[in-house]
Amino acid sequence: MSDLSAALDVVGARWALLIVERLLDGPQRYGDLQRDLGVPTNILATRLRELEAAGVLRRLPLMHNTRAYALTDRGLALREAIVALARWGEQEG
Amino acid sequence: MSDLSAALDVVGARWALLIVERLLDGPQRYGDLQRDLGVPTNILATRLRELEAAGVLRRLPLMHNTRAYALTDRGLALREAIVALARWGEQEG
DNA sequence: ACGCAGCACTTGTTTTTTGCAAGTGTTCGC
DNA sequence: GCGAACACTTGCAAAAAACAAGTGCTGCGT
Repeated sequence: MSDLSAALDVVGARWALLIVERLLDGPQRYGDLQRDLGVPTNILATRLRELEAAGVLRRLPLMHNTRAYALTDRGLALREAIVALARWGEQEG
Repeated sequence: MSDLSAALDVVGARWALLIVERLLDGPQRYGDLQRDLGVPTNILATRLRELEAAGVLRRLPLMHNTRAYALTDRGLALREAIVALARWGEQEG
């Protein structure tokens, strides 16, 4: 299995990179991600679980029953790949 | 819709980036892609059609009933993003 | 102290995508 | 003119994603 397919096994699922991109701006709460991205709530819950298990992000307990999702170092390391893809997408095709 | 999601609309489907990565080494025939990547043949046919429609690659007629798939300039421009993702995947998680 | 609103999800159900297996048409070398 | 290779297509099952509705907390206002 190539390095690329190893990466795609972690962040290749639908919405995964968009979630990580959103977290590059700093920790976000569940409801913020949901509203900003328009991702279905069950998919969001699944992705956050997978990305946490993969060590890309972690839950931060906030006050009372709220928490935030923040990128780990491994998650932050995706910045270059995300920027490169976004720049590619920005060129009209 | 963000630049990133525009990019993912084109190359976010399963196998798409792996196909493009393989073509970064030069034009390849259908059967080569199939054998090298292990991608199901109907998915390969679908992706090649989509990527051609998106201007990422083009069909080159070869001799008799064979043809090759080659990246366009737009397809080649994905190299940086693919390299960045592959480097990320290569770091152990 | 009771109802209501917000947060972070879960639980069905339907639709879409993917994967597997087998088959089709064309061309070429023998 | 026959078998094999190439480039696909077709039909069907399994998996993933999307849609809709509901659940369990907490905290605030009255």
